[in-house]
Amino acid sequence: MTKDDRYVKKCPECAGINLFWNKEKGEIICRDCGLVVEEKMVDFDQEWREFDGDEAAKRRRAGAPSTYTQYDQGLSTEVGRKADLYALDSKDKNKFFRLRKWQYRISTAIERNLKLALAELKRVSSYLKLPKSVEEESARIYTLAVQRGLVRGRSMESVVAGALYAACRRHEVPRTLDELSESSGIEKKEIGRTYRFITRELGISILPSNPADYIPRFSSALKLSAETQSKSIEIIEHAQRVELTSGRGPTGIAAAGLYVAALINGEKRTQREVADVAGVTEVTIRNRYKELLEKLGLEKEIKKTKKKSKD
DNA sequence: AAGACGAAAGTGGTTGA
DNA sequence: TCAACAACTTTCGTCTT
Repeated sequence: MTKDDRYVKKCPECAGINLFWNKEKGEIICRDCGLVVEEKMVDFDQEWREFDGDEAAKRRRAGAPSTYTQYDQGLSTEVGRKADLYALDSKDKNKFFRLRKWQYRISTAIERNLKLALAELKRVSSYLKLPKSVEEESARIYTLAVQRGLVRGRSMESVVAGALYAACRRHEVPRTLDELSESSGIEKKEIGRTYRFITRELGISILPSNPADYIPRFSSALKLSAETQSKSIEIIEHAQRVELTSGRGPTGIAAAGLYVAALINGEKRTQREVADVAGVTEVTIRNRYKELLEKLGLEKEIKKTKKKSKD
């Protein structure tokens, strides 16, 4: 660690400086690789005060934390235990056994499924280096989906992928369908289908993803400077104001914005390179790029840097 | 020779009758 | 349910650097 590193906070995973402080979740997330750099920034203060033991007992209410990444959320239900049986007559005993059998069948079916699914979810999520908060969220979504019987007729893996995709979008750490497809081994359109299905059925509303959210990741993959990065975000925001973005694929816009910004700052990357990291084709970049030049009048800025580089 | 550009045809998904 | 439609891709030939 050099002397300077102590003062500039960097992501320990990819050494990126693009750290994003999510105040609501009390986390610092690296926007380049998705690593949660710090997640224990919870507010440890109590919101009440206690003056004696009585009040404390009344007001303290926390138990062990419950979590969705454990298949039974750390709490499973069982109908009765052996010891309770002695208190029952034979009629009630039969009833008791029937109930327990059903309880067992229902809960084991769901729990078995959840156990497997959450293992898969963890695998994919760690492969994509997703933050813990996204993993939690997708586990929650998956659990809901199972409880509503939405998994029936669909492969478990595809629902897991769909849940992850939805969670990524909600947390503004978007991954493309391609990336999700690669890490989960599910076809892109299948993921998209289940994603739409479960979000509709569960009534989860998701805003269309913002092109600017992709910039940090793409730009670090292309090793572009911070200035180029912020320039491209500026361009994209401008484009959004002129309604150039609606209906277009967000990755295409992000790619084109980045491409132009790189040109302006004299850090030229080929369309091919940008297209590869963004998962779109050169043609799409060209189309967006053309639109950007026309409507935003960026030609002058590009010419300027061209002249400069000649000198 | 590599990259940028643009035309044309094809694909998968949405929308509206 | 089907056809029209927009966005995006694939492919390929031409122009520019």
